Amino acid sequence: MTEPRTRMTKQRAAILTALQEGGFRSAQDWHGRLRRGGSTAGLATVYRALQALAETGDVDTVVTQHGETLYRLCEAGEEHHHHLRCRICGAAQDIDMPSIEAWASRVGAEHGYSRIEHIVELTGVCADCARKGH
Amino acid sequence: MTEPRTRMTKQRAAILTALQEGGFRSAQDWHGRLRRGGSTAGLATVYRALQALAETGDVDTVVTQHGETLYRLCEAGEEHHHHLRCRICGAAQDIDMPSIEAWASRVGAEHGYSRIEHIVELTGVCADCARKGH
DNA sequence: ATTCTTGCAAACCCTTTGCAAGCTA
DNA sequence: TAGCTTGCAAAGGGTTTGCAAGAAT
Repeated sequence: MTEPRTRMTKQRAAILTALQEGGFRSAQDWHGRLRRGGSTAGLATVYRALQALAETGDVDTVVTQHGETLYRLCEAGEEHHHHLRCRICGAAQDIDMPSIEAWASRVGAEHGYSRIEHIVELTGVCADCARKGH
Repeated sequence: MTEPRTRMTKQRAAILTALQEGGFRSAQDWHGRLRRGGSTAGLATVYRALQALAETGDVDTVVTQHGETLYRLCEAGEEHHHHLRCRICGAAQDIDMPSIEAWASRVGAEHGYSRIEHIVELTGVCADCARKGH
């Protein structure tokens, strides 16, 4: 009854392998690497695979300022997270925000809203830039 | 010598006025409001204006999870609040977030960042729109 | 009069989808 | 075999750009 509903194909295997390389990359970027690596996987297939992986939480995603989505294999089953970015040098780092997701849907629900999505952005001046007098 | 190089046109004035309404909205959203409000400004013009304003720092921008860019007039340091907005009808309401401000600066400090700023926006589908089947 | 700005439509870019052929289980 | 998957190409959705007509200075 509880049969798996995803079949392991050459393409998916190749994508999973490529992802191990780590790092946030766009679907087109991953696709390019696959092709260069000999895989014949099509772009649509890569998009579909990354999408599926994102839905199951196996890959993390972020959206660039150009609207491009970047994917990265999710280490240690962590979820969607946010960034703290330096307004001077642009350096960014991941930050923990375990409760935001829950908070967001709770606040939404309290107001009768469903399908809540959130945007959380933290910026500041990093230690280095502050030291340099900014 | 240092003549300004932007001319104040009806369209730009209308856009600036609309922006005063506050809140993060997409270019298409702002454009829709302008049109409904009687302005004849074209979509491209709205995009160009928002882009210019973002470059001069007069408007803030964030990118949604769908890759849509949202723009908001940059109010000079007044006590800001957060929004919960319906993605269907645009209805929006302010929400309370007593702990976020503190959380933001604490997280920033933990990473050695100073002058922390944050943007938190929530979107969802309001009860009315959900009822209408969206 | 000059030069910037507008509006429209076409172009772009990333992403998604329809569909027939190919594979996995 | 049954039905998920694939690849291609076309369609989508947001944003940008070329260009001639229209304003602002």
